[in-house]
Amino acid sequence: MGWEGVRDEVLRRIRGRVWAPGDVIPGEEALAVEFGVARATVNRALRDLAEAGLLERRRKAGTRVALLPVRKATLEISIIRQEVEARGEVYGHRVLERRMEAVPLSVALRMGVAAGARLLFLETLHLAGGRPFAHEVRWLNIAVLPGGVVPDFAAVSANEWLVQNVAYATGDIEFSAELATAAEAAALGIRAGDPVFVTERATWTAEAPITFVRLLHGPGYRLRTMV
Amino acid sequence: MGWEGVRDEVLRRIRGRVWAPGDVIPGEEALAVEFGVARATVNRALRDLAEAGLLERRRKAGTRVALLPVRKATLEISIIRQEVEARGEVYGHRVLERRMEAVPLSVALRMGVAAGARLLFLETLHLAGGRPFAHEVRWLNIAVLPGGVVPDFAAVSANEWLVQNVAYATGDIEFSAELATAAEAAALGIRAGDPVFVTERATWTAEAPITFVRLLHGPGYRLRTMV
DNA sequence: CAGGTCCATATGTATATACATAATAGCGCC
DNA sequence: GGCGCTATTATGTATATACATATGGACCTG
Repeated sequence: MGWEGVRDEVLRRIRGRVWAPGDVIPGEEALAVEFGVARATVNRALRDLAEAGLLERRRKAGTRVALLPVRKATLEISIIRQEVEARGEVYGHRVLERRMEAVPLSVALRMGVAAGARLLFLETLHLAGGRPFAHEVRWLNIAVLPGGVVPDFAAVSANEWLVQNVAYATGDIEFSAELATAAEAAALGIRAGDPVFVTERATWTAEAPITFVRLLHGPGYRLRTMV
Repeated sequence: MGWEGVRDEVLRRIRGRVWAPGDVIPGEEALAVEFGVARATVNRALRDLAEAGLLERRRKAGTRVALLPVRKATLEISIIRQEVEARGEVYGHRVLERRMEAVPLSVALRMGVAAGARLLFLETLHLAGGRPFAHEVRWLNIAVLPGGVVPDFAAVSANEWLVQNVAYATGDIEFSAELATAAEAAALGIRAGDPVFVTERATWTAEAPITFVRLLHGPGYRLRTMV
């Protein structure tokens, strides 16, 4: 039995309530003897389950079955082109606006730049099969671009270009529901007042903010994942 | 240098473009020699980065820096009580409806039960500080409840009760934006036509469907995570 | 009894070694 | 050239061993 076998058996016992939530399960050494494997193998298996949130491990205290297992849903944040192509549609994008502009306060706070700082403002429409798929508004700190060159993002979307050219360290994402403004509705080909699924994302390198994006998906869009 | 040190150094080289996207990086053995650690330690570090999506590893082919690193955002799906209490507010909930009912077709398809199957229908309002926080509509397959006992969910929400009493194997989650219907708006204390953030979740044991939940959060709600 | 100290203990990490496995690159054959 | 087999090779896993580290609980002290 390999470490996956051990993991599956432990999982089976948790699911089968052989070890109920809150219970301390046998130590690694004991399980290693029982399963006839090395302790390192048991360790690998239990570590995996702990990362998944099903077990809680503490030195000396031992391993216990999580009382309230925190389900961890992993969203794969792919670039929009991949997302569109995964649906079997042809991707395209159009840059609607591209100019230097002072950031509004809300964005400045979110990015951690000085209020009124002048960043590159981009407004883009992502297309799937020629039809509007998502509306993007982005502020970009051109200081972090390698070589100081600012692409026009006509050929490759800012989204994809940044992923490939600027390695980032951290970021956060927020999802919310809003109503489309008239301008947004016009861009997306929907009606003003239709619900839009909003994704807001800010990213930083270790030293400086990179970009803040606000992405709007029209009615019918669903963000989906397995648990 | 421990495995975390190796991971950090490799990460530094990826971020610093010492190893650019697409590049094959040195093998484990070579890195082990360079860093003065055992191969197993390098393996642990690289495996960690591969799980994070920054490296792609294939036997024989070696390890390369991901061309399009798929950012994996991990959403922690906690029970609603925890979410409310994490905001420093007092949690409460009210069961609005509770009856056996034939599932609508959309739910039947989503859960994988026969169309028209009779399941327990629950409508619940989750409160934060006495104010509506989320509106929940749930269909529950009582056949999977241990002992065949059906709680009234007045003391403990179905959400929390199921987490603690029915271990599940798989599930999926979908997020979307919709407009509140008149009934939903009334329950949540918002206006009809306000945007609502919708979370739909279906869960299964290995053998049978457990539940399907549709959760509505009013304007202002944001689902947030770090990347 | 409150509080601090110390020890036993379970997990965490590191190591050398060995073998398993997948997949490529090259060889040989037709 | 094209096809299929094989040898090679990097990663994947397993093992015994050793030591590190956190920490719960016993014990001691005021």
